[in-house]
Amino acid sequence: MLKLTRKVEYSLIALRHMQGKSIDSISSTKEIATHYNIPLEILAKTLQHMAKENIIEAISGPRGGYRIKAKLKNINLVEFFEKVEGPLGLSDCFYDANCMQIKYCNIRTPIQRINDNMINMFRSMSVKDITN
Amino acid sequence: MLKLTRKVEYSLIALRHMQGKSIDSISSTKEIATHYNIPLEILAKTLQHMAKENIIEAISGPRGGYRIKAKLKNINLVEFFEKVEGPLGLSDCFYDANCMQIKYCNIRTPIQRINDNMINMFRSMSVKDITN
DNA sequence: AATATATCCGACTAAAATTATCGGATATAA
DNA sequence: TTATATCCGATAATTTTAGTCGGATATATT
Repeated sequence: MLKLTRKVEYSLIALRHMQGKSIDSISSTKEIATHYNIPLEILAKTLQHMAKENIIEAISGPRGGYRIKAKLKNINLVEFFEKVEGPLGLSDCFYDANCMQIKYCNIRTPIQRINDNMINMFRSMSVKDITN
Repeated sequence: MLKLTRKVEYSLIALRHMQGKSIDSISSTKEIATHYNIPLEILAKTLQHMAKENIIEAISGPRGGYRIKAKLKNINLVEFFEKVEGPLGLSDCFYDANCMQIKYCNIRTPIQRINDNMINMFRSMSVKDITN
């Protein structure tokens, strides 16, 4: 429990890789996949997803690939995680009320407090803090 | 991602339930399961596990059940999560080096920083903070 | 002593989430 | 025209989490 998914990890690895090169330089999926030992197809999806979210932009055709589009400094980790993985929360009940226990649950409020702490911590860091 | 497991949630629900009663009072698995709409057998395992970890103690026989044994104030959330669920960490590589990427990984250190923040936050809260 | 009710515990099954693969389309530089 | 790249839906495999089953032991009550 309390783990990042590979999708998030691969996204961060790719961003950091691109961040380390000159601003206009293009990185292909294959280049990143082989460099970091990541399954090509998975990384491809991950990068496509980030492109849709306007974090990076795609250049197609041969010698194509991706480069960073957004200001990573302006994307905090909550925004980033939610763009890549969807809603965030220690328990589903914080974004989806469909829980059998909810009516009798005696720990919702206390867990909400921990949840808030966690969210605040992630909100206080930008993607650039990670990729720099 | 970043979710608590049911096992942790059920444990906290049970502890809070017991905490709300007088100190010597005994709660049976069935009592808690029906009250909070939790599958009996799962809760049974969860409680047995906590008993093994000396968080609660078991009284067997009819009119048996469990009651709190440890000082919940002295158990922080990292200890608690690890007793109930095992090792904690945003990525496996923080407690298990068996990762194909680790040799080339470019995000281990930055993620370690987030991880440390998270651990510190959990360490600063006791189980009693939740169950009170 | 018999009975009913509780914990105890290993083996197993099911469901859900995550991770990975496949097939074929479109775009474009050389 | 060709080779190399992104694009994208469908599906398969794997891992993790959740839940079930069967039968054992312990003990208060009658």
